[in-house]
Amino acid sequence: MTPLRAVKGMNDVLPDEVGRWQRVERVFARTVSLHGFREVRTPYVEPTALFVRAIGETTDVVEKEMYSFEHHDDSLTLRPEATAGAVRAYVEHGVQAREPVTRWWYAGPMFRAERPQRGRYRQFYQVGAEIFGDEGPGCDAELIDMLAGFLGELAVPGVEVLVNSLGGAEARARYRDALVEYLTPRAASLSAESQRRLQGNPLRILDSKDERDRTAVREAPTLDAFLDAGDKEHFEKLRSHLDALGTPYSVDTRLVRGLDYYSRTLFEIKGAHEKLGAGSTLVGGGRYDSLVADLGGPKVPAIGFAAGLERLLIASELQATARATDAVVLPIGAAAMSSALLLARDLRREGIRCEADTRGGSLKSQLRRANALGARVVLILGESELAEGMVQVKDLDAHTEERMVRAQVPRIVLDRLSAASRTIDSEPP
RNA sequence: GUGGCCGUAGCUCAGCUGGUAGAGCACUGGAUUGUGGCUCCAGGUGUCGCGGGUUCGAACCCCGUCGGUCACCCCA
Repeated sequence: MTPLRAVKGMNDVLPDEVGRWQRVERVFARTVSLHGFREVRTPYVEPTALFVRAIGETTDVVEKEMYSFEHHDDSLTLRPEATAGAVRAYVEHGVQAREPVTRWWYAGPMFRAERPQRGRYRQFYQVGAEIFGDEGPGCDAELIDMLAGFLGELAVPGVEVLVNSLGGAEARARYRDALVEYLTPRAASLSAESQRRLQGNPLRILDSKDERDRTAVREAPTLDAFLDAGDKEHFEKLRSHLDALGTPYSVDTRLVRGLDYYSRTLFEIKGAHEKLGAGSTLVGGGRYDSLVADLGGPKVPAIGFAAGLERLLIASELQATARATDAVVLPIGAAAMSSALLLARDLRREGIRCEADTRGGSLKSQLRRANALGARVVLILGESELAEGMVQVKDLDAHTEERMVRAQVPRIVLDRLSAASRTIDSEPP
């Protein structure tokens, strides 16, 4: 019988690694809550039509990367990103009627049927946030600065912030026409893929890595010339806010991104290429001022971003070092087992992470195991201790040992541990 | 979807020009009666990814297949 395996591109995260995941998630949750964001949880499955309408029919995500399936008469899709669902929920619950500005954050798995490679999986995890009802550019700058700070806290080296402005819908349409007009006579010199894009999604030719496309695009008209006065002012203000905040960034006029809903502000944050390989984009985001209305809601401007957890974990130099346990109770001899279980329970009631060595065996082997577990304190319960109502308390770090009255043990152990700041609550953020 | 590389114990890998397999780590027990981390001793497992071919004989050569990985495309 062939053993069952995890689905390609969908990975287990074993407990040894989960510590780092939790650490990144905690830092993120703290960061966004300091900025007034509240968590929202939306379904992993949405109507297929939501993504087609929000992300765009001609995008790669919609054309070939969605996990879609039919169920009775519904076409459903595992979410490839979370903004569409958040906007759907925002509209569905009429949130704009209750509050002028809404700040939401989320974390969870996304699904895209791509060929897996480093930092890119079919089930992957994102943290992200959305602001509804603020047309910026102050909050645009706030978000970018917040993310720069977040990556700093995660000890991510080589951070690079790229910004661009796509303009509003009209400016984008004008530019699109001009670009098609410029490229059509040169179509023969484009890559096959870009020749196809010329019809459906010409803007994406701009950030192609193909040499032929880069050459063809070099002298092409640039987007900034097509921005209207409002777009320009928005972008200028964003830049001056970022300058005032001292957040380093660079303008990349070829930055386009693959989702159709963006308008005006667009940004991307990259980490060190040596670590991340081809998938060096850590965060992608931008403004989507017409998406809420496009999905049947009111005219509410919005901006958001998403960051890839796996990539943050590759890039971050933070280590997880929390101990699994504070104390271990060692029963010596079968007669001591139930007393050990009881003592362990009493310790837990003080908030001490504690386990009893339920496998038994010699004192030596139990001590070895306790040491391997990273326990600070070991409580020995043998024949003589049981007879006298005492416990032998051994501090593995301090190499000290002392016999004490059983009833006092939980308190004393707690004091010892908090003096060494080793309890659950003292873990790093 | 396309291409490169790889596939030997739980993990990291060794195995010379073909003679059916090893190390380190990890794990478990022990080094005189109840005391860890260091050291020493002992212990186990492999359908050598799978299937076929060549050969007296294949982990090693050939073909196929599956899996992994990296890159392209695109993205987080």
